[in-house]
Amino acid sequence: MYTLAEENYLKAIFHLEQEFSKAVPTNAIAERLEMKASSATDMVQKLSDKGLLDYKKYKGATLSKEGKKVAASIIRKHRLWEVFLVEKLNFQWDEVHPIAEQLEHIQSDELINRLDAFLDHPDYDPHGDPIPDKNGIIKTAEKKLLSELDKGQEGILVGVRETSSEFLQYLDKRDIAIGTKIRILGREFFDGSLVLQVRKEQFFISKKIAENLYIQI
Amino acid sequence: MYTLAEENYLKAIFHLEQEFSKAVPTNAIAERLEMKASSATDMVQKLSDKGLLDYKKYKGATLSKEGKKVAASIIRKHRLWEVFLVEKLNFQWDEVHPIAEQLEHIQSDELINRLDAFLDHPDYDPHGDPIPDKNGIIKTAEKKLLSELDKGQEGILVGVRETSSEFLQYLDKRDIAIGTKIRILGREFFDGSLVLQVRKEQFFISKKIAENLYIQI
DNA sequence: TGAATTATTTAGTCTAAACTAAATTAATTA
DNA sequence: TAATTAATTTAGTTTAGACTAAATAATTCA
Repeated sequence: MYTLAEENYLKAIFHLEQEFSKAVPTNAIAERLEMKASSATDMVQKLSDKGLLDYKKYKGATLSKEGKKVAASIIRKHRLWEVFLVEKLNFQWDEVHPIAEQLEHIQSDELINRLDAFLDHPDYDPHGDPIPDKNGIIKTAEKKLLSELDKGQEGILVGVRETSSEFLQYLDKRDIAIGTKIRILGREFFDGSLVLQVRKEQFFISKKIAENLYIQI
Repeated sequence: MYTLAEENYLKAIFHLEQEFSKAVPTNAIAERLEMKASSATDMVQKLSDKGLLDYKKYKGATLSKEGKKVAASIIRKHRLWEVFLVEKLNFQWDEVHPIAEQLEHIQSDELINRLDAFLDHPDYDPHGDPIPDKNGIIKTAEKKLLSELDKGQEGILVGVRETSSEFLQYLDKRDIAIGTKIRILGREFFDGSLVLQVRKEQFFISKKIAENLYIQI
C-alpha cells in the first residue's frame, strides 16, 4: 500500500499529465499540491525508485503503468464518494470535493465495490467527470469547451472544468446544471464573451465562464 | 484538529478507562495500540500538555473533558459508519471493524450529521454498542454478561464484548445475533460452562463465550 | 551566442511519531 | 525491610515528508 502523501502525488501527476500531454515538471506538481519545489523533487525521485513513475532529472515525470493504475483507483474512489455524498446524503455539488478528498484514501476494495453497486454503478460524478472502472479504464466522452463552439451551435452541458464553490454556485444561481441544453446566440470578438439561450432565457457569460463548461453537441 | 496518532490514542484511552475505572497505565495504552511503552509515554505527555488528558508520572492517564469529547466523537463516527456498512452496503458484522477504523478519522461534522440522518439516527451499532450523540453522551443500557446470570434466567442478547471475526462467526454459525432470546438451562461449576436454550434448541457454551455476550433481562 | 533569468536539484534542517537501550521509580516477595 | 522484579520514563536514534538556502541546469532574450 501507499502512503497518503504518495497517493496525493500520484493523483496530482495523473491530472497534470492530461493538461501537459507530456512529462510533468516537478514545479507544476509542487504548485498543484501547494508545496515547495524541493519537496516535489524528493517525492518524485522516491516514486520513481519505486517504479510508479518515469523520471529523468530536469525532464519531468510521467506515470508508469503501475502508477497510472494506482492514480486511477484513487480517482475512482474520489468520484464514487462524490456520487454518494450528492445522491444519498443530499450534499450540493459544490460541497463534496474536500470530503471526497479524504474518503478517497480509505483502503478497501470490497468497500468500493459495494459502494459502486449501492450507487448503481454510476458512470459520471456530480461534476460530469467519468468514473474509472475497476481496471482503471476511463471512458472519455466526446466533448468541447463551450468557448470553442460557434454561433448557432447547441449542445448539452456534460461537465465542468472548474469545481470551486464559487463557480458551481454561479451556475446553480442560474439553474444551469449537468444536462442543461445550451445554444450560442452570439459571440463578442473583443472579449470572447457569449450570449446563450438556456430554456426561454438569454444569458450573457464571460469567456472565463465559457472556458470552464464542457458541452456535448 | 488532531492527528491520526492523537485520535487513536484518545480512543484507546477512552476504552481503557472503562476497563480500569481509574487512571490508565501507559503500558496498557502501549499494549492496546501494539506499540512500545516509551512511545505511549511520549504521546501521553504530549496530549497532557495539550490539555486532552490528566497525567501524573507513573500514575497513568485519564481523559480531560475535552479529551472525552474528542474520543466520543471518534467513537460516534466509528459506530455510525459500521451501521452504514452493514445496513446499506450489506457487509457482515464481523467485517466492518477495520474499515470503520479508517472511516472514523474523516473530518466533517456535516458529513456525520447527514450520515446519521441517512441511517435514521441509530442508537446502537451492529455489535450492540451504543452510539454517542452529538454531545458525546453515551446511553448505557442495563445489561449483564451472560456468565453472570443464574440458572433459569432468560434475556435478550444486546451486545458482544469481543468483536473478532472468529467470535462473531461462531455466533453466526449458531444463528445467535443481537436480539436473540437466550435462557440458561444449566451451569457447570467446574469450568463455568453453560447449557442454553435458544429457540427450540439447546447449546453448550464455554465460560469464555459466556463472558463475551451481553444480556438484557 | 552569451548573459540573465527561471526551473530544478542538492544539501542540510525540522517535526511527528515511532523505536532501542539505559535509567529510574514502584511493587512484590523473601 | 531490603532485595529483586516489574513498570515507567528518559535519552538518543530513525524515518517520512515537509522546509530553506545554495548550487546547478535549462531557457530566454538582448
